[in-house]
This record gives sequence, C-alpha cells and structure tokens, in this order.
Amino acid sequence: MNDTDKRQIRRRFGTNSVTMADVARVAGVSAQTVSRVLREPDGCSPQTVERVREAIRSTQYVQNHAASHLASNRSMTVAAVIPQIAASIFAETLQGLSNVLLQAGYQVIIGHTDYSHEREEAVVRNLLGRRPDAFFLVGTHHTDAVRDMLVRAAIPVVESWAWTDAPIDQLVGFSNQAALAEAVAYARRRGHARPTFVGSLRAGDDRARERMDGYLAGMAQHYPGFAPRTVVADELPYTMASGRALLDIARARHPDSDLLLFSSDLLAAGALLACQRQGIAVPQALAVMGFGDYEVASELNPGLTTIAVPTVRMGEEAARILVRRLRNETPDTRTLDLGFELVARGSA
Amino acid sequence: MNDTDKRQIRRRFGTNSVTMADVARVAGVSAQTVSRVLREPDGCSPQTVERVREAIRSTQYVQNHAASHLASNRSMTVAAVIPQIAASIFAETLQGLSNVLLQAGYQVIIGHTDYSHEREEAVVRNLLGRRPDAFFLVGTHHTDAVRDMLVRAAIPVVESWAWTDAPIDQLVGFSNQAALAEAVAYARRRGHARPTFVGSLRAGDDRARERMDGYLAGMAQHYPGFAPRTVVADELPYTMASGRALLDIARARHPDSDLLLFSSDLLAAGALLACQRQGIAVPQALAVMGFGDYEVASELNPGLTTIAVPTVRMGEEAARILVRRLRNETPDTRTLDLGFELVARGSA
DNA sequence: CTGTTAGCGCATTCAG
DNA sequence: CTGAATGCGCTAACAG
Repeated sequence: MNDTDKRQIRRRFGTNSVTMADVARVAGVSAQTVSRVLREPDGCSPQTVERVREAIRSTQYVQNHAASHLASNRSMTVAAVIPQIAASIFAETLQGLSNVLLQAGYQVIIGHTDYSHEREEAVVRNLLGRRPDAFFLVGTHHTDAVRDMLVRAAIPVVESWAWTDAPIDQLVGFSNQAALAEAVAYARRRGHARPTFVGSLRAGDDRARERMDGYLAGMAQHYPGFAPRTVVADELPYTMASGRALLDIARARHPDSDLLLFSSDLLAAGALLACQRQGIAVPQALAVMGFGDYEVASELNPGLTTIAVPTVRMGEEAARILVRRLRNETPDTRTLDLGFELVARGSA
Repeated sequence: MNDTDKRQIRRRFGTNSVTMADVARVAGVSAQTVSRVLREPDGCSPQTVERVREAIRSTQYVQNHAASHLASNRSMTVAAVIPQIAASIFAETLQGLSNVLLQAGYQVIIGHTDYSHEREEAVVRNLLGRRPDAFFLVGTHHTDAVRDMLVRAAIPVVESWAWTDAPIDQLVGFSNQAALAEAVAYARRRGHARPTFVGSLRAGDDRARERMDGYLAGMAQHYPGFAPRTVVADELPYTMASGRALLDIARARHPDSDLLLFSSDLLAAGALLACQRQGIAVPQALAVMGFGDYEVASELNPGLTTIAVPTVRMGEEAARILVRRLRNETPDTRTLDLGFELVARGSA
C-alpha cells in the first residue's frame, strides 16, 4: 500500500517533484495540515505531526520555496549588497550577517557591485525581483534610483561600513573619516613629520574617499601649515601588488615622506613586503600604516600598525536589527556606531 | 490620465507592489504581452515593446521572481555549495562561476558548509527548496543522502576542486593527490632530504586529506625507505596564525626536517613569516612549500614555492558546462581536468 | 503578433 | 484541531 502511494506520486506538466499534496495523500491528511505541521507543529496533534513527518521522510519531500513565497508574500530572504565577494573583509561581514540570519530562518542572497554605483543599481533592481524581506548594503552613498527603489520597496534596510546623518533607513557602521583623522593624530603623537596618504580610490568606493577626507581633515588639524600629500590611483585593484606599485610611486613623488598611510591593509602589506625586499627599514626609514586589520597585519615583520574595524560585528548587529524589525518588535535606535580601534604595532 | 493610472495601481492583500497586470493596464495591452516583452521582445511589434517599456518605467515595475519561477518551473538560479564564504580561494571560484552565469541570466545562490558533511546535507536540502536549475559543489566526497537528493533532483550537477572517477554528474577539477605527489617529486629533485607534511585537516575537508595522501604516495615513490612524517591538527582554522602554531609543533617533533610541505598557502605564509621573526633562514635552514598560490605567496620574502590551482577557471568552466546543459546543447565530456602547476619561488 | 484560459505549489482566510 | 475554498503573480498552451 505504502509502496503504491509512493509510486502514484509525480505526474503533471512542468514539475515532477513531490508536492505537499503528495505528502498529504501519503499521510492521509489534507495539504493544509502538512503545511501546518511544517510551520506551526504545536497547533497539531502529536500523532498527525508524526504521520506527516513520516510521509515527508518517505517521499523525500522538499518544500518549494517559490510557491511558499508567493502564497505568503514573505520570501524569508535578506538581500546583501557588497562591493566584492572575493574581498575577504566583506566576506567576514557577510558571515556575521548570515550566521545570525540563518538562526532566525532567513537566507541571505548576495549581490556584488564591483565598486560601481551603476552596477549597484542593476544589482539592487535584480535583487528586488526576488522580493527580499530586508536589505543590507555596504556603503551609504547610492544613486537616487537606488534610494528610491529601496524606499518604495518598503522593507527594512540597513546600510553599513560607513557613517551618514541621513541613512535610507537604519545604519550600522563607523566613520571612515574619523578613523583616518585618528591615524593622523597618532602619527603626530609618534613624531612623524611628513605623512602621505596612499590609496587606490575606485570610482564607487566612497569609503576609501572618506578615508582620504579624514586624512585631509586630520592634517589640517594636527599638521597646520603643512601641505597634505596624497598618492592616489583610481583603478588599481585592492591587492598587495598594487601596494607595491603605489609604494614606488609614493617614494618617487615624495622621497622625504616618513610615513605612508594606506587606505587598506592589503596595499600596506604589499608595500611593507616590498620595503623588505628593497632594504628599506620599516619603520626607521619609512613608517607604514594600514586600514582594516586584516589577518596579515599581525603576522608581518614588523607588525602593521592599522585601524581595526568591527567587520564581523557589523554583520551580526545588522542582522539582529533586521530580525527584530521583521518580527515587528520595537525598533532600535536608528543608527549604531560600532567605532574603530587603532592597533599600534611595529610599522609606525 | 497617466497620473490617474499610476495612482490606481496597488491594492489587495499581501502585496502592494506593482504587478504585471498594472503595467499591462498602463500600456493598454494584456499581461501576457508584458510578459513577452520581458522575455522575448523580438516576437513583439516595436511599438508595443516601446509602450510596454515606457509603462514599466513609469510604474517602476520590478518583476516578481517567485511568481515567474512558479509559473515557468525555472528558477534561473544555480546553487553553489562551498566550504566557507570567507575563504578567499573559494570566493575566486565563485566569482568565475558567477560572472559567466550572470551573463547567461542565471543568479548564483550560495550555501556554505564550514567543512562539515553534516552541514552540507542541511545546506543542500535547504538550497533544493529554492529549486535551483543546477548545482555546483566544491568537493567530491558527500554523504549518501546528499548524492541521493542531487540525483533525484534531476538537474545538472558539477563537482569541483578535486578528482574522482565517479562524479555525481559532471566534474571540473584537478587531483589534489597528484599535486602533492608532484611537490614531493620536486623536493626530491631539489635535494631536500627529509620533507614533512604539515596541515590542518578539518573533518569535512577531504581535499586536504587527499593532499596528505598525495604526500604519502609521493614519499613512497621518491623517498623509498624513508618513513613519511606528518604533522596534522584537525581543528585549526585555515589562518596564518595556525601556520605559526604548526611550525612550532613541526620543529619540535621533527627538528631535523629540512622541508615543510603545508596543505595551504595561508599556513605556509604564517610559518614563513614566523621563521623570519625567529631568525630561521628560509630556505637554507628550513624550506617551505604551500598550496594554492594565494596572492601573498608571490609577495613574501623569499617568495613561496607552491602549487597553483585554477581557482577562477574552475568556476568559469563549470558555469559554461552548466549553461550549455541548461540550454539542452550537446553535453561536453563528463569530466574536465584543469590540472595544477608547481610554481617555484625562493622558499624551497 | 496578441489575447484568453488555466494552472504552478503553497498559505491564508474561514468553517466546521 | 482539521479541511475546503480561494488567490498570490506569473507563464504555458492554445487560439485568433
């Protein structure tokens, strides 16, 4: 009998996979009951629950998410927009986000912009087609179209990795500007005479730009009368090799600079390792600072002085905020500043 | 008039977002026509296409993917299962996969297993609920349940990052075993007397285990009569800090070893930098080899001798195979060996 | 080239 | 505690 049931399963046009109705037939209940057992087993009699679960097992039923989404108007997904998947630093944030969200039953769907606002627009539009229940974004600078789409979607939105007084909705981040101002203050305290900001500023990377602004502001404050120096490429990838290239440019352009403030640890690490090869003593001949506190920073010799940012926690806190919103619990404060921390090591 | 149209949009129960019917009303056509314009504009009159596109713009319509999926029985998504999102090496594969797939109109949905077969099972089940049109997996070792689910799903599957004679469906990879055997052969040629394999072998990381097997096989062949040496932790994360820790253990256990073969560049890099700190001359006092050819390998001093694997290409080729299958084009060969390459630098 | 009809598989009412 | 009816937004099949 049971075997017959199993075999009767599957028919019809597109799908030949097991449906809820199939499970219901095997369990001898209605489809609604199966649905209930799946979503709120407490409201069903224990025997029914067991019968249905057994039927699910024997039929190898896997719920169709698209159908569930369409019927309930909840996709149980959260969209996350990051600049690059392969950038480990955002992967950490994603991991924090995903961990907390999975606990609450939400899946994360990822889109990446390659540091382009134009691509961000396409990505957001695309992700909206999947009707996520909430949005997570890296960055606070977006095109009007993006802001508009997000506002019209009328779902919770959390921006991150930066700071602004006018977030689209909620914000979990820190001030890149303040971070670099702090780095400059540290440089002053340590007695560095001529700090230069070095970075790659890709068109859509507003966070790197904010860091440069922070450098400029810091210089104005702590090095009055000294003309700030910046060595900036606008299309180098964020790799150690770029750091090496930027080091050469910076040395050529400002040979008397005694400190290079890089916009990212990856660049700084590449520069520091290149210094090692070229016999440039760090920090005696040239000091180096980075940004991000990547793992490599603590392993280098000398250790890389850098600014640590709460990569994982940003994801986690954003997720917590979103889950609370999605459960209609009382909203938190609109913005959450997680700060940063200067980590002094040997390189500066 | 147009304004009135816009305002009449939205009503009903769950959704208050613009639907295809809304667009149709504004454009003065049927919903079906809107659908057609979206999917095969070539089969519609240019004026209709323009009218519909204008209506889409004015209403800010974004297609509901779940509904489309349900009706067409194609989700236009490909599921990708990787050990860790934050592991940059898999992120590269993902990037290759995603780039090619996006071109063809497919979205990638990601699941991560944290190197656990148990978690892989849950992840695969979960992803199957979204009815992906195809599956991409890192690794060739899976539980029976996973294989079973995937076979029953009756969709194209590509496994990667390893080699097997019995793939679930298709395979794009290389032999980890052969790679380490080659490393051992290189060690022999270079005159290293006592190579030790050092790695972290997390429970579900069969690729690392295969590398160790390759080391053992290589030793049997190239170092006959010499007892192979392995220093293996089973729960250390794949980080530079772990490499440092493993270096200490290896030095304590096999002080006379003149070459350490690490299961990953990250470990090797951590060890090499630790050697630098401890004043151990590389490669004179101790040679080091890694695996993966991470970016850091070429920046270290000395450069890290390692095995390069086609991280990005594996994703790209897998995607091409999947796209061809999904278009019902003639299937390729079942397996594709992308090989590996020993990159000799200064460390060994 | 375009419109009509009929579901896709599930969850939300509402009755019992 | 369980079942029946209804529709989510879209597309496949058919006409015309």
